[in-house]
Amino acid sequence: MSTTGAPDPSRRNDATRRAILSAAIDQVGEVGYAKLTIERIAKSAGVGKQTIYRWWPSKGAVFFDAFLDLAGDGEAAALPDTGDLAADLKLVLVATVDELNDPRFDRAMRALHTEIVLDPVLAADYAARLDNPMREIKKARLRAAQEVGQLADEVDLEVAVDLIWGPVLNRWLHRTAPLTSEYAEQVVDTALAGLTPRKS
Amino acid sequence: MSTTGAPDPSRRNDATRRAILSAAIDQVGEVGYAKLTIERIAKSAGVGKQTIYRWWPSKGAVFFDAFLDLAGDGEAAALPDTGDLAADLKLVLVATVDELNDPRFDRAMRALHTEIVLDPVLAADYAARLDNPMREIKKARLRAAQEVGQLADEVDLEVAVDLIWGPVLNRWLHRTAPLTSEYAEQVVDTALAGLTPRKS
Amino acid sequence: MSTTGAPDPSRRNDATRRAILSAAIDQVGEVGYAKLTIERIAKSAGVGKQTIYRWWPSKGAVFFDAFLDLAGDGEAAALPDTGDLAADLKLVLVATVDELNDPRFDRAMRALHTEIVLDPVLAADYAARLDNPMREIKKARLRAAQEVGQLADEVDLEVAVDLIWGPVLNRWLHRTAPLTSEYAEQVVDTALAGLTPRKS
Amino acid sequence: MSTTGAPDPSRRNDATRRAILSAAIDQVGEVGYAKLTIERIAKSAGVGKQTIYRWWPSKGAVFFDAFLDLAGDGEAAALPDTGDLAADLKLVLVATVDELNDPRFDRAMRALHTEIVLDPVLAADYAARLDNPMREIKKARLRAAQEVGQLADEVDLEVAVDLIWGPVLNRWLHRTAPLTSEYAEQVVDTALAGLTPRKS
DNA sequence: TGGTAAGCGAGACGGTACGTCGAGTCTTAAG
DNA sequence: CTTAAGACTCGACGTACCGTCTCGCTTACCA
Repeated sequence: MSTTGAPDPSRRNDATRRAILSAAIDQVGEVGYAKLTIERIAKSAGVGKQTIYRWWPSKGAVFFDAFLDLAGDGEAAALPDTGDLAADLKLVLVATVDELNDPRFDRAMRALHTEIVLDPVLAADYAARLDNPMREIKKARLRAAQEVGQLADEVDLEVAVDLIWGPVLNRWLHRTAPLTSEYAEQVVDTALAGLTPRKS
Repeated sequence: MSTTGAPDPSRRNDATRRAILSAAIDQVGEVGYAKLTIERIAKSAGVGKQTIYRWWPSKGAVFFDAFLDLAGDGEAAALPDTGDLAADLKLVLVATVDELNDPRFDRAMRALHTEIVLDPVLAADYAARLDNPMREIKKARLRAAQEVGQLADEVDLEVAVDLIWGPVLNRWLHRTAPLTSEYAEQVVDTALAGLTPRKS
Repeated sequence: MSTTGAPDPSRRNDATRRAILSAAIDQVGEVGYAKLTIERIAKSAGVGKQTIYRWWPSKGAVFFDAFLDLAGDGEAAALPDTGDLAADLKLVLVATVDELNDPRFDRAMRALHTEIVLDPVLAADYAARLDNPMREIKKARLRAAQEVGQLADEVDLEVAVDLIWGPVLNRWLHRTAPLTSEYAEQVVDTALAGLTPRKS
Repeated sequence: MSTTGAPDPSRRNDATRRAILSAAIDQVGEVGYAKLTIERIAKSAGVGKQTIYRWWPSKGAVFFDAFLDLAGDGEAAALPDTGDLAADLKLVLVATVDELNDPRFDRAMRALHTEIVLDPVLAADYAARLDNPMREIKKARLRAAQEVGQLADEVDLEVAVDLIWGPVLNRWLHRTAPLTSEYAEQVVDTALAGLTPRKS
């Protein structure tokens, strides 16, 4: 018989769990991630602090779960494939730009990145649960392009993904300049064509 | 004549200022940014808390100044130009990779990004004082390449910079995969050549 | 039903409460009332500051409670009555003098007076809980004397008490001159006999 | 040549000194003694903090001087002597009661007592500069009474003064009960007649 | 079907850091 | 050389949250 105090997940009250996660998202929207506290989440969820500490180790973990819960729904299983690679990529990238420009999403997403940048454990978790699946979907589309000769055979798909999505993510994160659809399309065109001149 | 109560910089003790900034850097190295506190900086610098609050509004601002002070020194004025664009870019990017892989620099740099991602004011300051000057240097090298026909005329230099440096920065930030020299070189090659096949 | 945020006394930890009160008394004895701080009491009691602020509004209030707790125990129920009023009063007053000359008690008592002199609320509380009960005891002894003809019928007992105890308290408070047993006895004799000459 | 830093009083600017003292009195009236600070006095007097510290060791000392400056003026040189001791004493004591009941004077006087009760040095200074001179005046009147047979020869004048003025001061300090003229007169009568019955 | 061992809301507790105020010392510039 | 001004170190203020710890209470499971 163990007395480790590890809680029994089977007895967990799911309504409470959801109340906590959605309170976390709400409060980030209201006061920002820096002023998000466990006590605030608890009060806003109508929950005792201990209930949060029983199931999560830190505010970062709570928010992280909350974010994944939110983002996990309605994920596309595949990128569009109309046969026109450039058009398909632009479509997806412009949608991403719109999402990042939505203030509510912007705040939550920046909060997430803050945690991920500093905490390798969360970063790994994030990679496993959200980023890698998305990468696979992206790579699948690129692989399909490769098979029909729209993408050079020698291109490493990891690098290709980074080349296309990296610049957009970066400009958003660092606010180097306004993040527009035009920029997204320019990135796609430039990445596909390359920087060096093509003969005629 | 203003009555804002803003302190008079001319009376500022510069030795104290430097002690604070270097204490901030030291302490981030020792305990990490999350555990960095104003009190810790003050104690480590042998300084009253009030002296910090008199000149900076937050720990983020202190650390930010400290970082800029550090990074501002010994900045290269120009990228190497041997005539071989690919080689020059690889050289620079590999150096960047090495820097980012240095644990001391890694910690400070991540801390900086955390602040910048959440605070647009700091982001603008960072852009003005460090990022933009660096971008100009990068663009100068690319423009030179354009003039000798090593870079396509229609390429937007902003996009080109993002395409080359963005992926490296991203992989470092998100720890998508280990950040290696090989990756840096692969990024340069791929960005220059483009993703679509070139005829023979 | 109130929402004042006032804490619920039933949940109060009594061991903690006692630790705070006795730490307050200890520390006044060690460093004096002027250097008594909430932080010092908290540290000496092994208690968080917030726990003190939760239950008391100021250091004065803490100390006041501590003093009453101390003084409230072991109070005599009545003054001695041997039939000789002068002797009885001298006995009591000399005991008071000794008490006031005890450095530990002196410090605490002066601290108490400091608070009482400036704060009418504390003064009222002090009167209700300590001073008035003591006055009643004193008046009871004087009333008994009146009944056996040792005290003039027309004497107001309030004034009588003030006349006997007032001078001693005053000399102690203001350090007009050293507070001795002889003085106490002289006060009793003079108050009983009056200042004007008696015939024969 | 000495470098003890002891300031030379002869170079003292008297206008500055007066500005400080009257600022101290003003500010006690405005915010009370507890919230009186050196900085507040300095600002209100248009004076640097150092100027105050150069001449006084503490806020208590400043206020004390300020008070003495105020009270020192217009002191009576002698108590009235109409030949009727009781009447003369009542007149003086009733005047004292009125003074103590004046709110402005009450505040300053309580502040003064707070300092005196805790600080023996100030107490001695107060005794030397205000209390003793007043006692001598009181004793002079009583001595005169003794010489005309209105006061018993064996009465110690120190005790007599304490017996008459002590009760009034005490009731004021501790707010035992409202301080009225009637009380003052009752004290005089009782002290003169004594507590024990007089034959016939 | 009643006992008992969770989970839970609530919130007191020992702590750490916050950002502010004032103490008392020291430096600078003006007169 | 004194002064007004104010930066400096230091320490306490009173507050906000941290993460841990009871408290009763509801709510399953199991005997």
